[in-house]
Order: sequence, then structure tokens, then C-alpha cells
Amino acid sequence: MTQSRTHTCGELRLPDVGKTVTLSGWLENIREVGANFAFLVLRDFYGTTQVVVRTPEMMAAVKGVNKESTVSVTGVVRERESKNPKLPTGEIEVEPTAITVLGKCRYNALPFEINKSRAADENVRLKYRFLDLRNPAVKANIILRSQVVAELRRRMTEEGFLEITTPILTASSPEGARDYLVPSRKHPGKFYALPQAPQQFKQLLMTAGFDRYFQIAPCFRDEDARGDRSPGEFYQLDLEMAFATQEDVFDVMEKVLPPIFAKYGAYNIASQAPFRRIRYNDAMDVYGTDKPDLRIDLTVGDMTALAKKTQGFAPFEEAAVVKIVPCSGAELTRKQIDKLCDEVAVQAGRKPYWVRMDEGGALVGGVAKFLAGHEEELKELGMTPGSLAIIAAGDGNSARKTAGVARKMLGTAVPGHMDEKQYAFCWIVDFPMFEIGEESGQLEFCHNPFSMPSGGLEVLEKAERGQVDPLDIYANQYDLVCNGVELSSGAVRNHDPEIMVKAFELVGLGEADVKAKFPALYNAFCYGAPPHAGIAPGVDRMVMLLAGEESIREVIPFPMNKNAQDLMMDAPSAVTEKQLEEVHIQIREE
RNA sequence: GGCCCGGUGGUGCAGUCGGUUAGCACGCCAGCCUGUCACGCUGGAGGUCGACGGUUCGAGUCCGUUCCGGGUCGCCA
Repeated sequence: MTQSRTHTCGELRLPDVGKTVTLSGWLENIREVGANFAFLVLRDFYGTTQVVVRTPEMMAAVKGVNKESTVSVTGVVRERESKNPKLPTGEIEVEPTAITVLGKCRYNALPFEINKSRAADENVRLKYRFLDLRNPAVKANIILRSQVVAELRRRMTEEGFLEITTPILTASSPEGARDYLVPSRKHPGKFYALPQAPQQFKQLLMTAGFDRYFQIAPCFRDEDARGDRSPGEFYQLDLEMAFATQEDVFDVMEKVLPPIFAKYGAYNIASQAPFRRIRYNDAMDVYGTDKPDLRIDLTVGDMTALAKKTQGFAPFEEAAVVKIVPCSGAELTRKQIDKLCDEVAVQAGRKPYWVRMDEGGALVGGVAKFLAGHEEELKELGMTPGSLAIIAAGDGNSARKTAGVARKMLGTAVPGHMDEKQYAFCWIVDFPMFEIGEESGQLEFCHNPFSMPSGGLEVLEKAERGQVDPLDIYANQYDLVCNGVELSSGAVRNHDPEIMVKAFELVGLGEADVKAKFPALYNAFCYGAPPHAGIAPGVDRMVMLLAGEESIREVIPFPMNKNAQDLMMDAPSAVTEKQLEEVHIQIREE
């Protein structure tokens, strides 16, 4: 063998007929159609090419070679006698003079069939991810990811951002998620932590005078997985801008993202600038969630006042808040409605109620008898003849949340309420700065303490003097949401030590706590920090949306399973006594 | 940690009211087939029905416990 290949398996066409070529790839299939007559399908990264075997010698060469072995085929390109218009290489085939096995597949039974790997058990797929990825449909998501990342880099660079890497081994931070810890060999009993995000570093870069920073940043969080949340690690398009406002950040995202979504997405339509801005409180009231799917035209109404007028139905009489999601044209059977309500209960943790308005405008089914006589008020809330309404009762947040889940379920289940094939972006703005903690009952930071409060020092001082309710203070913080998926959150940062301390004082902490929790940031901000703002959209989630996948694991090359295990590499795994000794770790017997 | 769903040849699934030989498709093996391309045809191999315990004359099926997986809430930006 002089050359491993002269062409790829995806490039030969009719004009190549007559050439002597060498192709190398995986033996995808063997179709024997007669004695000394068979078709081989050779697959590489670029495509597949058919090889036709018509001699006893070549038959002997493939005899006993298992599928998925890698082979090299040298032969002459010829025009097919019967062409296959479905394949790019369907007009030609290669008639071999030599077939060499390059890498034997020792097994004739694979853990799953390559072209059907997506249907296989996920743990088996993950253990044999190298086989799973041979499936072009699986590989396509990884290719897409690469293209998207390349384009993000290109566009960010065009916008004047510098890509700067930040440490992976850093200090544990007290806020946010659980850290991954790395024991230190040189400092017994001390630990590095993997960064949950490059948050503090990028703010330090701003303080250092870099004007526009970005990074495709790996982030590590030791929290439980979800369908759209990878355990352990994930990537963010992390960015930060000096002397910038919220609008400056929105402007960059609105320039960078839509073209990429329109170009690489499963749907070719993406919201154009400016994206809709929805205040946090409005989103919770109208959509029952802070990550609304705007492709659904349903909205949540408030029927608390109406519910208070009903009699005989305790949930209505006792609930602090009652929400209603009316949905027209809902021709669901009783069974389908029950199933939908059950599904809402699973996702929201609270069972909703329902009522239907028949074509004559009378209420039927579900909680109809408790609402009888209130038809007109329900019509004002959006019910129409032939509509179904899902009703959620509870304390404020749980009723809103249940209604939000119901809105999403109805939108996807009832035809005509969802314009699915598009990317609908929105900004959620004006998050509350503080909240009353459920456990403590005390005033706490609602999200993170890095955000600049709207109104700055002045509003905090008013709150301190009791002139402003702290719960009415908003943070200059925002989320980017697309099709019901939270892509990112970001904020105008609090770069002023004085305001930072004041914010901490409102929640019963003080300068000592700021210094203890964020020593580097606090110290740096005492040396002249620029106002700055940033955001960090999740790369995995973006690619997931673009690929139209439901599971984030489909867009990660080597994902861990839900239990944060890498079944292929067998991680996490035990280490030797010597390794433990070196890092001064003793395992306690359970 | 709570709740919901699932676990049946290599893979994906069916299995009715508990009933005698656990079906189907794909894959695998053998044979046939000179234009297949989701090749076709004939035959064959391959199963402790996740595990343990119970009810029963009899359990894939019913009950209990447990393990594993998925979803969801908690958690998480």
C-alpha cells in the first residue's frame, strides 16, 4: 500500500470514471447478491461510496471481514449500471483490484446498529460513544457544534472582542453552585476549585483595562443533571464589556446570535433586533415563568377575584392566587384533558383544575359547577365558546408556575396555538434585587450580589431609611430566553465598593463579608474600576436549540450520564493509595 | 432526598383475565440469488423476562423489597 487514500468516500462523481483510486473507510455494509457478486458500502467522514465485487479473488478478500472494520480499497472508478439518485456518489462505484483490512472489527455483533444508534439505550451509547458517533446523524450535531463555535468566535472577534483564557484551577467561591474541588499536593488540607464560571476573572480583566473580552469558557458545577443541563461541565460564550450599559450588551447579542440561528438552525427564522423585552414580574404574571416560549400565543389570566366569589370548592376559597389559561379550539377528550393535567402536575408539582365552555357558552366538566353563573367574567378572562381553561390555585408562585406549565402543555397539545418553526428570542429584564428567603424569612439577594441595583447607591440608602421597600428594588440584570429555554443570564455589574457594601448591609452583612467572599474583586474595585456589563449564553444549549434536540447530551461529544459518570472512561474512578497520600487525602470508611 | 414511568435473546419492542412451546422487527450464522442500495428468499443459533422474596396447582404477568435507567421537584444561572 503506497497511499492510504487518494480520495474521500464522499467526493467521486461521473467525471472521475476511469481513474484508479484508493479509498479508505469503515465497511458499513456488505450486500451479497449472487455467487462472486457483492456490493460493499465504504463510509468515511465525508460520505459513502459503493464498491462492487465481481471476482472470486475480491470475494475472498472480504470473506470473514466483519462490518465496521476499516479497509482500504484500490480500484477503478466506473459508471454504475443502475444508479441511485438518493446518494451524492450514486452514479459511480469502484471496482477493486485490492482490498486491505486496516483495522479489524473483532466483533460481528455490535452493542447496537450504527445507523440506529440513537434508538439504543443511552448508557450503552455513552459507553460506546466512539461507535455511536460513527452514525452520521449523531456526528452531525458535533459538526454543527464546531461550526457554531467557529462562527461565534469569528463574529465576536469582528465586534472587537478579544478571546482571553482564564484559570481552570482557581479558588472555591462561596456563592452559587457546589464546587468541584481539587486537592493541593503542595499545600496540605487546601483545595483548588474548578470555576463555576469565569465571572470574577472577567471582571478583573475589565478592571485591568481590557475593553471587550470573550471566551468559549468551560464551567464546572457539581449539581444534578436535567435534560437540558449537563452534569459537571458545560461551555459558555462568556463575554464582558467595559464602560457598557445593558443596551450595549443587548446590542452585541442581537447582532451576533440571529444570523447564526438563522444559518445553522433547524428552523431558518430567528427574531431580529430588538428582541422583545419583558419585565420579570410581567413574565411571571403573563406566562407563568421567567423563560416564556413566545412561539405559543396563550397567556395566563388572573381569576383570584372571581375564585373568591365561588362557593363549595376549598382550593378556590383558600388559595392566595388563582390563575387561568384559556385555550380556544381545544377539542380534547375527557381522557386527553386528564392526561394533560397529570402531566402538568408532574412538571409543576401541583395538580391543576379545568373547565370547558361549550359552543352555547355553558360551562361543562371539571370544576364547572363551582363556576356556574360566572360565564361572563370568564369570557372577560379570555374564555370563548368551544374553549378549554386550565386553572391553577395556590400561593402566588406555585399558582403562576403551574399555570405556566399548563400554558406550555396546551400550546403544544392544541393545534393552532404554536408557530413552532422559528427561534423566538426575548430579554427578561428588571429582576428583583432582593427577596424574602423561604427558609430564613429574611431579606436575601435574589440572584447574585454582583449586579448593580437600578438606582444605585441612592435607592439602597432610601431602602435603608425605610423610604423604599427593598423588594421593589430591581437589579440591572437580564436573562436571554429562546423558545422557552434560558440561554443566559447577565448583568450590569456592581463595580462600586461603596454600593456593594451598602447592598450587603441591606441583607444583614457588611464590608467584612464582601471582603471575605470576594477578596480579589473587592480589592481590585478599590483601585478604579470601569462600569461594566456582560452575559454568558450557554453554548451547549444554543447548539441544542439549533439542532432541535431535546437532550443536551446529543450535542456534547463525550457526555457524562445523568449520574455524572463517564461510562466510557470509567470516571469517576478509584485512585491509588500513593496518589491519595500525595494530596493528603484519607478516605473515610462509610 | 420526594414523586412519576420503565427494565423481556446482541438492539428496539409486543406479550390480553395468571395457563402449558415467551412472539415480532433488526442484527448474527448457513445456503440460494449477476445490479443491489432499508437488497430479496429459505433455514438456523441466540432468553436465569433486572435481582431477591411472597401469593398460587401454575408468575414475564399479581404483591413486597431492592438494584439500575429516564423524567420531574428540590438543587442549579
